[in-house]
Amino acid sequence: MTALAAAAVADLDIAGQRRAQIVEGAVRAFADKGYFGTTIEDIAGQAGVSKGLIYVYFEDKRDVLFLTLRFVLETYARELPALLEGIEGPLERLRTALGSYCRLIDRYRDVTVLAYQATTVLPPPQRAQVKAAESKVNRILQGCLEACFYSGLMRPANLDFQVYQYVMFCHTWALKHWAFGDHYSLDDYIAEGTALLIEPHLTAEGRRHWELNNQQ
Amino acid sequence: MTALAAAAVADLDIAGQRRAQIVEGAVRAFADKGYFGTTIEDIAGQAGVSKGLIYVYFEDKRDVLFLTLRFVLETYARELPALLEGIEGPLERLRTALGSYCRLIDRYRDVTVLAYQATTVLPPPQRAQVKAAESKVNRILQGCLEACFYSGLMRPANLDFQVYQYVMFCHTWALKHWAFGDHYSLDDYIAEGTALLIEPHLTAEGRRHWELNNQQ
Amino acid sequence: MTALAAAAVADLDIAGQRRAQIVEGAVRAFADKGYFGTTIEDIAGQAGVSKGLIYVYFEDKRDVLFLTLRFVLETYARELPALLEGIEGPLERLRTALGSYCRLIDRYRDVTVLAYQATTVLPPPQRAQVKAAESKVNRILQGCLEACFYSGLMRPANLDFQVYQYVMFCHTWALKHWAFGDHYSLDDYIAEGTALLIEPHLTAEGRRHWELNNQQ
Amino acid sequence: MTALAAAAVADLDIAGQRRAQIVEGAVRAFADKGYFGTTIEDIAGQAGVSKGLIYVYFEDKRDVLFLTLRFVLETYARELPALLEGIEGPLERLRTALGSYCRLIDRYRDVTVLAYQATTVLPPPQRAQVKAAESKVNRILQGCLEACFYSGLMRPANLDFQVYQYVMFCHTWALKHWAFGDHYSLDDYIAEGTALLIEPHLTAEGRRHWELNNQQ
DNA sequence: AATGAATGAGAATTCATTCAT
DNA sequence: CATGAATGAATTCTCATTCAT
Repeated sequence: MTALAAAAVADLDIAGQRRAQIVEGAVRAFADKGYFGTTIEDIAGQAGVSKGLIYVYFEDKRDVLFLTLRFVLETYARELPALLEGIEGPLERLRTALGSYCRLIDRYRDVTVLAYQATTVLPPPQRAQVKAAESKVNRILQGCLEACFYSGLMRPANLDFQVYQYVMFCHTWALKHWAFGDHYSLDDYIAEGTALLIEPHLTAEGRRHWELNNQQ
Repeated sequence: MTALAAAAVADLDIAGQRRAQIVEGAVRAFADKGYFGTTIEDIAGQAGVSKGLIYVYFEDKRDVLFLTLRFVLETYARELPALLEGIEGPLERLRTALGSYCRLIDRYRDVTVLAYQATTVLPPPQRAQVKAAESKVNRILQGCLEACFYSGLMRPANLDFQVYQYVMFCHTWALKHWAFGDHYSLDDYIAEGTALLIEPHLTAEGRRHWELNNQQ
Repeated sequence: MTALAAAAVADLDIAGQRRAQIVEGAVRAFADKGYFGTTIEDIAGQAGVSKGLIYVYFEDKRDVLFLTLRFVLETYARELPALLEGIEGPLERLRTALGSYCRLIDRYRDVTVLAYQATTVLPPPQRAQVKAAESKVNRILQGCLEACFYSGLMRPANLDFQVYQYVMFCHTWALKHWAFGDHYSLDDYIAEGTALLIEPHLTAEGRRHWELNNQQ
Repeated sequence: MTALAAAAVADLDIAGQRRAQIVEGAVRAFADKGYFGTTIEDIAGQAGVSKGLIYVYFEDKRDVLFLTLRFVLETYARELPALLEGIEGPLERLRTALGSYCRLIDRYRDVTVLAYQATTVLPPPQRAQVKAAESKVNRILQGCLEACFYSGLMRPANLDFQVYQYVMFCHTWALKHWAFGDHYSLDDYIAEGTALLIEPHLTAEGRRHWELNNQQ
């Protein structure tokens, strides 16, 4: 590798680091005051950089939003599979997926709400990308559910709809936190959701498996 | 009625009419561009009045938002019971409630999304009122579901959670319209939701009733 | 007098009454919040009439200001001579004039300040009228002082300047009320002013008269 | 001095310079149209900066007023002692103080009027500061007058009142410039004021000193 | 690369004034 | 005469964005 190439890589790295640093600041700032209540200065302050620097690494404020949303959605898409790794059994995978997604959302609760609040300001191509990133996460759950159907552990139903039930259940932890947060812990929330969203759909076979696993 | 009293009533009427007219304009304007993208001038334009008049009938822009949200939530709370009137049988009432709520939301789809986007800008007391108005709607569904539990037609479960499943299912028609709107008609959406959210929870008794009604 | 003429007079009278009523309201409103802080609605409220009526009897807001200032200055110009009536002796007349002017100003303290605050918004011809009205009041004091000079009771000095000393002393009761109001009663203020502004200028003859009068 | 400290000083300097530049613009703008007739844009124009910059260095329009008034009052409080420096003899100091204050006021005639017009819009703490700054100037005159009393050159009288006579005499040059400006030069004004406000209060001793100095 | 001073377009809000009733 | 609903010009203030250093 030539010195120039090394420098280029280093530059990219530095650029990447800076971008990450700013996105982290944006996550905090947006979480605090929402997209419209946050100023570029707020983001700069939270990121520990100057206002001007943001415009070196981002097009404009919407671009910061876009990359913030993408960052969180990519985190979901990256970590959810990681958390499923090594888990065997379709039912066990589905229940883990549901719980893990809730836990991930809890980590970025405010940004998840942000996606509902501010996606509209994104230009169509970027809005499409956010939707695609969200769909990618959904497809992980979809895979788990499909496996349950396929293996005869759950009664087949409209896959899309049921997946969305699961997705919205997880999002609801963020969206309606004011309604649940005070009365239920995250663990309770997940437990109740599991009971409501998975159990009723088990086949006889599925129920046997379920009870076996719950005994452990 | 004295002339004075008549004038007072007329005044109230004019004020009420104007307020309604402006809220209607706001519904259109907010639907178009969201709360933050809408200017007072947009609202005035959509309502067919001047900028200044809005400040005669509303405190400020947030107040317009507040009354717009309240108007829609009150419409839900008023019409949902009306649509349930005369319907007998807990299951039939529950299914009607679910479908009717979806249809109502379809009518004010964008304002329903607005509630998720902009409620944060409301001052706490008004935010509380919006939540209360939303809860009031939820309680209608809750009553229907409770009756199904009580009459032994559905297997009892955590009432709060199951109600929220229903509520979020209806809201999802607005929130994720981009994902469903193209592939499903509203009727399909409701039918699929009914199949997914009610049927799996029926008792044997409930299933009999269900099939009887579906044959009609 | 024909019926028509009677009606015209009555009209004028009604008009005059209305104008007076509104000016009274304006005095209160301006005193409360100053010219720029007062809205036409405030004036209407204080006067107990509708906003629209003000524009029947006045050109615009500045015109209300103009007539308010003129009203107060005319009150001064009318009442000061009345209060001097029957008072004999140049010194006694001068001291009475000084004290009475202070008392009059105390009655319309805030409007007196208003003259200093807002005269600038008047169009030149009306500003000139206000100045003229003020000068008319000053000339009353001037006459008293001149008589003291002429009769040899006070040592002659620059008449204009000394009159302005007297005028400003009276105005200062309004302008610097925050500095004096708490420490001196109006009576004290007048007594101290008399001691400072008249006594040192007395001739030997004047002093004799002064002491005679003070003994009474 | 470290580079950082140097930068900090430079920053302060730039900020200080800008603030001064804007206050200078405000002095001109307010002098032209008064506080209420002046828009932020006017001030920006007079200062040669953009509208937005004013809000970087000042809270709001009232804050510009406050700092403008404070600037002028501080100028008075700074320059008046400087002009008295080296002047010996209580009487000579008093007469110099009176004349110098008039001359200073002449320099900022319109801002002096501004203080009478617009102080009311300041929030109480800032209004108090303006009063305090004014009192500080008054105390300089007070010291001079007190020395004259103490040294037996002037007949003692109510100190507060006599000081206020002097202060108001100086302010009157600004407040009633329409009445004096055309007929008297500033020098005449001062000379007449001296004759009226100091001479009559001299003791025999004082009069001897006075004549000695006037012969020079 | 990084800063932060400077800009100015844009928005909310106020209120004098008009005018139909 | 009297009202008060309606208007819109004018103003303050914010903040995304630029750019010289």
